[in-house]
Amino acid sequence: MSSPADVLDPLIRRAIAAAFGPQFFDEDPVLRPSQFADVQVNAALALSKRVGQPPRQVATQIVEHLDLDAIASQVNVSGPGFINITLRESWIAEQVEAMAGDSRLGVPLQPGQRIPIDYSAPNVAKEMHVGHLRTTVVGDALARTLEFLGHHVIRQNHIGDWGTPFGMLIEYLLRVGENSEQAQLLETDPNAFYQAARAAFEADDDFATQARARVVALQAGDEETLRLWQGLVDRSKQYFNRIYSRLGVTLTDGDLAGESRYNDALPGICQELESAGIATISEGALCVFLDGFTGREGKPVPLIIRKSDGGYGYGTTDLATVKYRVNTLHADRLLYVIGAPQALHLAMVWQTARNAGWLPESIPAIHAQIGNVLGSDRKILRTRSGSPLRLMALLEDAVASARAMIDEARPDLDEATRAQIAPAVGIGAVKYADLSVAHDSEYVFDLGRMLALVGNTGPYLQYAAARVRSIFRSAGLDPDQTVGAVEIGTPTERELALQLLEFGAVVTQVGDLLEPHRLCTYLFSLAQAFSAFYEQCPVLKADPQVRQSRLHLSALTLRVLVTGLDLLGLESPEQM
RNA sequence: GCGCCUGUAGCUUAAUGGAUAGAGCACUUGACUACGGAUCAAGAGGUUGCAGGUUCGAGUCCUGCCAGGCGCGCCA
Repeated sequence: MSSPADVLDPLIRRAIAAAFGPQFFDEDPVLRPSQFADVQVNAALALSKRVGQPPRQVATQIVEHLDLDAIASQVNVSGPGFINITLRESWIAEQVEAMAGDSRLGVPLQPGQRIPIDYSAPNVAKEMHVGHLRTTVVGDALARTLEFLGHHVIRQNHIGDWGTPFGMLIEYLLRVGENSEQAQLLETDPNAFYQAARAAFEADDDFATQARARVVALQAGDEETLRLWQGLVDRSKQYFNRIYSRLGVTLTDGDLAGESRYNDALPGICQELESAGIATISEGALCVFLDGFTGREGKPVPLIIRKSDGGYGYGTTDLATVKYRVNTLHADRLLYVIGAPQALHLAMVWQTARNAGWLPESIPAIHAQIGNVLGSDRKILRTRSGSPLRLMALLEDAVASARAMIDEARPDLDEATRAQIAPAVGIGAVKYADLSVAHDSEYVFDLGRMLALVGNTGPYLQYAAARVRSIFRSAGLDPDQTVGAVEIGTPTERELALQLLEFGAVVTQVGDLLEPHRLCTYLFSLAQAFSAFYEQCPVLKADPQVRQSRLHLSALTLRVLVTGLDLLGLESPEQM
């Protein structure tokens, strides 16, 4: 049930050790996929110089010490010294059967770590934009995958619920009335509320003065002010939850850990850093200066932890998250799924935490960088510079175009069924678009790309799964009750089987590298292999033994597709 | 100026230092009396920004250029 490379790896190591000495056992035998065989071993080329023999001769010696009769039908040395291994169909079939008998589909369980994962992090009283969409979708896929691998994932939605804008927002809420239609915008169109507040702030000096006073009252813990603030946050939660629910994201109110949560810890953090000599006053602000962080004209770059007016910035709050996650959540590893431009800031926060002894070297802190989403002008898409793209509207567009597709393709389905499929497919397309490219790459936002339903898209994978289900439905069979031997009779079945066997290795790699796009790439090629199989290998019309084997392959494909899609956060509709 | 990131087919992109750089979209051709055509089979499309270097082997590592982006003290 392991991938062929995982099975071969120790065997190759042993052969190399037998041929050239035990010291080589721990070296990477360099197994790679190959266009000439099923697995290619490249160790001989690297070993050549070390053992003082030409690469082909090294390869030949490795092969001589290798007994793969049960596994491989062909092992030969090729080119400058590649070892090409062709697997036996019987062995592939056995591996597929073993995988089908494994509830984890060949994905090894890892020693469970406690991993707080910081993602999504929208701001109160602001529209979520496509940048938030990306960190939300990628973070959620990582959370699901790490959980499946056996880790204890602790979701941390670090919402922006504190800071100077809240004076303005609270005053504006008072002006329009807490139960007014204007206030209702917080749940439906938060940007409209924010911008109206902003306009009042800029146009009306008295209002601006009141807003500033309100910030002071908020920070002083004034009861009425806190009540109003809570109202803003609660309204925004409604908005976030509508988006999350529409997206099918696993975040709940229980995962909220916004900036305000750390408010009480901030003075202590400053005090501790200052008395430890890590932070010093500079130009009126309390700053941490770190070795190796220099900016303009070689001047050291500060991490400002207390502003000259006595207020705190996000550096201090982020330090508090480190302390909280290490001490209270008992993290083994810290994971931040946030924008790439924050890389320097995060590096400084972590270095400060390490210097202060808050973040031991044994606990890695990892920044899964989310690349900028650009507008058609190749500039970062900013909510304030025009492009008032509303996320909810984008999601509704996606559902609507999926609905149009279904209405055209499946007029035979009843209204309720079509209404159920549309969100799964439309939202799946949007999420897959964000997941299928490397998370740190920038991309130009393209609505058409997000809504696309053909090609390397979520709907293609969902469609493949639906076609498997259709086979079982028309035969009146339950895919979960499929038993019997697997036989590899054609190259198409062989290719499908080999694809299936890679699932465990791919999921493991996604967890190790924190790169969901690798799962997308894998599932797409699996779906392609199944589509070819579907065209070329009739299942239900085949002779009983072949039929059973093909049902088996189909059922396993379905399980892998559904499981893989679920790890990405995509649904798998029964029909579409 | 300093630091970080990016540059792959017309477009969107993949690739643990491994053989002929792999897909999708768009384009061309073919396959529906179908286990479901949101599909499949095939074709065309590349000096991986440029120039050196390291290596048996470089899209990948190093150096220098070119182009673009981001960051570089009190917004978060």
